[in-house]
Amino acid sequence: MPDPTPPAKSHRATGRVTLSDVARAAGVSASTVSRALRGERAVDPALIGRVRAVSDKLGYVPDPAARALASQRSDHVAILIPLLSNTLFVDLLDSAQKTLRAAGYQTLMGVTHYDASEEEQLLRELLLHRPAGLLITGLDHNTATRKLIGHSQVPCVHLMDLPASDQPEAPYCVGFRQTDAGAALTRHLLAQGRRRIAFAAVQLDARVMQRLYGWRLALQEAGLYEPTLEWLNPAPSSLALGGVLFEQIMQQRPAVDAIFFCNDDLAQGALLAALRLGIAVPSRVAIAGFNDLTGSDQMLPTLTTVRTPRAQIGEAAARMLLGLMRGESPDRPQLDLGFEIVHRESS
Amino acid sequence: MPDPTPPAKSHRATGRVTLSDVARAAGVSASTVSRALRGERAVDPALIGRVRAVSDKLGYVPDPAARALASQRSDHVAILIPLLSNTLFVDLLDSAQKTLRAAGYQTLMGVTHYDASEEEQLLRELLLHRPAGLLITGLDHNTATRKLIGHSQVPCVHLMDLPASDQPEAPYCVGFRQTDAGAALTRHLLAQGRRRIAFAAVQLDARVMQRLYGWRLALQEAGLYEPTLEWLNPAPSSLALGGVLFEQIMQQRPAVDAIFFCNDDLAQGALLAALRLGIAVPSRVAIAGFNDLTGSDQMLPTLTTVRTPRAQIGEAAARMLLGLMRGESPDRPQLDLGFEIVHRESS
DNA sequence: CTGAAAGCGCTTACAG
DNA sequence: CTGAAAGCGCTTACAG
Repeated sequence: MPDPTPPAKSHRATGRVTLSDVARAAGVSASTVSRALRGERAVDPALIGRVRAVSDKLGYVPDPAARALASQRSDHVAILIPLLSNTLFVDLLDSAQKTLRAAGYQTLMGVTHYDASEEEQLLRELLLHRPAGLLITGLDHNTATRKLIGHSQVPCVHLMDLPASDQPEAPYCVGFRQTDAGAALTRHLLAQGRRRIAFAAVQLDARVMQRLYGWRLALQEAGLYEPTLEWLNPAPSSLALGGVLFEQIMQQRPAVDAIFFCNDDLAQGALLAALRLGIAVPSRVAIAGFNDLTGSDQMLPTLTTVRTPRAQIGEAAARMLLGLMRGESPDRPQLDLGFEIVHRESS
Repeated sequence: MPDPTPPAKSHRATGRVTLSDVARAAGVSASTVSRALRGERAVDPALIGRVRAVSDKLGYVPDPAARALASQRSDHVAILIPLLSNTLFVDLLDSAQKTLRAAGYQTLMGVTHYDASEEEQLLRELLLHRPAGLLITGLDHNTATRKLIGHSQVPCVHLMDLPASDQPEAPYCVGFRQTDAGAALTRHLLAQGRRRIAFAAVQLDARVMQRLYGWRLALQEAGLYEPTLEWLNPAPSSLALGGVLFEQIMQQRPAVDAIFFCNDDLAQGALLAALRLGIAVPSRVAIAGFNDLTGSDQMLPTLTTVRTPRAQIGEAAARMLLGLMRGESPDRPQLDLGFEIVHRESS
């Protein structure tokens, strides 16, 4: 009995067009197709044209899992943010994700809830996928997290914050100086003639605390610093909490003539509470926020705040990461995108 | 010359603890470890205990890429939402993502920008990763998208919407009846004595249009339907646009005694515009929104709206999907999570 | 510049 | 219930 001819199958059992299919059709080896398609130099330009044409005709698309397994590197980029309920971070996610996708990367998102150990656990899980790169919010991480990042060898860019200028071996980051922004807004209020400026901080994460330091700095410069004007509350930020804090402050410190809220949602809540209570803003008390979130320009009165370039930060960080993943080193490892005081009716 | 003994390496070159490491240490085959760890039945209970212990001791974690390549199925779940700038969808994403992660799945997010062909393209890209499951917003997709979903064989649950009850072969979905919700809110306004109720619609996606139909239905029932009370605008939803629409409506149709905005952000903007213009709400005109977004309970006056169970939808859809991925079929393939009229001061 | 071969770390029929 | 072997679809030294 003659050997039965094995059935000629052009594709594998999965029905997928594979690298070998392209190689066969183009009359070259799989290795060459692999190199040609990835634009590796040291491939005959003529060949790379032919291979690409055949690949397109067959509708070949590389299998991400196979590529990841073989190269020990996936087409995922992991991004860690504290919360999804603060539009600030959603903006960051949105712009970073858009930039990364355009470059062919998939975004793997992790939400840390401002919890250092949850961040660590999340990072461990994400690192299992051997991401090609990592985007992480802030510079304040626990030791284990920092070690994980270091040992992983995965390129990493930090978002939103910049290290103190005297720090050696600073990590890659894109952001702005939170302390400076806090001080600048406080100076703006001083320039408007305010003298008893309260600071209302919630959540109390690292960046909020830096804004607080900025506020202290500016008031100390002016000889107007007073510790009892600090209102610290670890609860998460919200409009409702802003209203509550506003009422507390006005009741307990009636001499206050301005309040700097660490985030716009608090300030918006305060503005609404002021309307409800019939407290005139800014004549009786000025109100200012931070981040220039949606709606701040619609409030009554419109809200003075600090515009932070979060969409630009997300995009610039993604670009820096893309460069690092290509093995390039960025012109500026710490990229300062600045901020802008937005003077509106509430101050 | 004797054969040189090959260097005994306990781990592979990648430094990773692999399945074979566990197999060797446990004195069983790799296949058995694979089966034991995945809780496949038909494994000696004694063995599975031993294997699990060894695996834990070595700190073994399966490589997702290898698993995906071998099994043709990854531990990714893809989720497609229209926008990240509407907190509605962020809530959906947040709750779904949380539920999926707890079950060991990574979320791959895609943003379609309400664009059918962008949705299609995104789905194509995501499907390359052979996701274990798919979550997609709405029931309105183009033919190519529907085919992609069908051919992919990937379990899929639709979010937010439910099919018309008479539809055969309905897809899996978790949501509520948008039309009913639109009608219910309109009836609420009628019950408050309103007679000339305008409907302000923006974005004009499928779900907004259904709310519009609900509004029409309720007004037709009451014999009060009038086409000129429909305000349709394809622009994206925002507070600012809500203010603009409010002003337009009040100017051009001063007899209107209530406005139903298709989303809360519009209604919030209208409320702020009313304050600015000195138009009394609700005495002069009632205002209502949809979704009960952040801040609606803080406005002045507080906003009447429809509370939609988006966090529950995200979680329930993720749970249904998890079941489908296990091969189970859900009790209810179409899960109606309802809605709730929230009567506040603005009506 | 190109190819043959090994290998990435799993899963899964196929036997037993 | 368990194991040996093939295979998933790529990449990457290693030769030439």
